[in-house]
Amino acid sequence: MQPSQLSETWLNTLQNQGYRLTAPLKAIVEILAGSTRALSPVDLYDLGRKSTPGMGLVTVYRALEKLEESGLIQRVHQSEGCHMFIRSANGHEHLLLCQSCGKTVFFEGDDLGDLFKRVSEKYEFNIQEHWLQLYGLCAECYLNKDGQKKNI
Amino acid sequence: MQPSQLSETWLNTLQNQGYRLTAPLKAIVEILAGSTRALSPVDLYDLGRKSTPGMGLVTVYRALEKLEESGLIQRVHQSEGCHMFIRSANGHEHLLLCQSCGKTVFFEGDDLGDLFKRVSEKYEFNIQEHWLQLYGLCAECYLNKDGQKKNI
DNA sequence: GTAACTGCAAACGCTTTGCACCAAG
DNA sequence: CTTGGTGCAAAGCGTTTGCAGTTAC
Repeated sequence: MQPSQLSETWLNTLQNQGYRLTAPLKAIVEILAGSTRALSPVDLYDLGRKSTPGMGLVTVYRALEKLEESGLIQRVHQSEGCHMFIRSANGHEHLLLCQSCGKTVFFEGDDLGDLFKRVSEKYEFNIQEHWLQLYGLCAECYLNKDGQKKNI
Repeated sequence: MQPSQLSETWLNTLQNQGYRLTAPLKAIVEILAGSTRALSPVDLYDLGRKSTPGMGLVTVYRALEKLEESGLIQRVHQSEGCHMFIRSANGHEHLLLCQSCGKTVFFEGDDLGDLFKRVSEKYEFNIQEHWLQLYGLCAECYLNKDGQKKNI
């Protein structure tokens, strides 16, 4: 799906949930639906103010709440903190993150069923959720390894 | 390894790193090395003050910093927040958490190599770290499913 | 028209820092 | 004796809340 299509879909979803489509919300949806990197509230505030200058940081937090509650975005957990957001995984997708430039890719991790079965039997747990993330360096950052982080 | 043995090992490690073995640090090590549940700084403060009454919350934070830096404990990430700590995984262990009572178990998840290989080739990423957690209900909580959470 | 949303300012809670005193080595 | 650790109080920072005005529907 193209980013613009995706943001249309998100806006429809939000509207169907009873939320009003305001300028700040549209700006934030546009950014998040089109981003291949996880973004923090302040990132969204800075980017959002380019198209919607008066927007406040509080509005970003409130939009993130709606988007997360509607299942459209998810929090990204990293060792340095858990303050970043990206579109939600579909189905059995999992996140792969570049530790240098922040690029993210979703991959299919479909073959964990056996592991779950073994673990749930061995430890007598009813497994309800799982969570897999991979961290590494993307091709570009691996080749240009120079110790300095790139900007978004 | 028995909990008391484990805390001896941790204290040796910490001493070898140049840290001094003080009463509050010993108390915190004892608690964390013996716990099968993830604990928050305030949990540690409350538990620690039973054996070391004057201990301050700041000291807990400073001890956690040392323990995390030494690789003895790790942060536990959950949807509600990432403020809990537990002993570090050894080798290829991963965490399995009960969403009701908070009990945690480490399991071996050794067969992810193939997945990493496929993903790293397909997306041209050099994978350096991975992270897998399972969430569910332990046998006891699953049987007593009554909607209410139990205390530690 | 009315309820949800907005931006601002203030409050909040968790975590870190500055400091004078204390104790491990 | 030295220097890292301690508890306290205050500061810091990301996030949430209260509120009066605004806007989507």
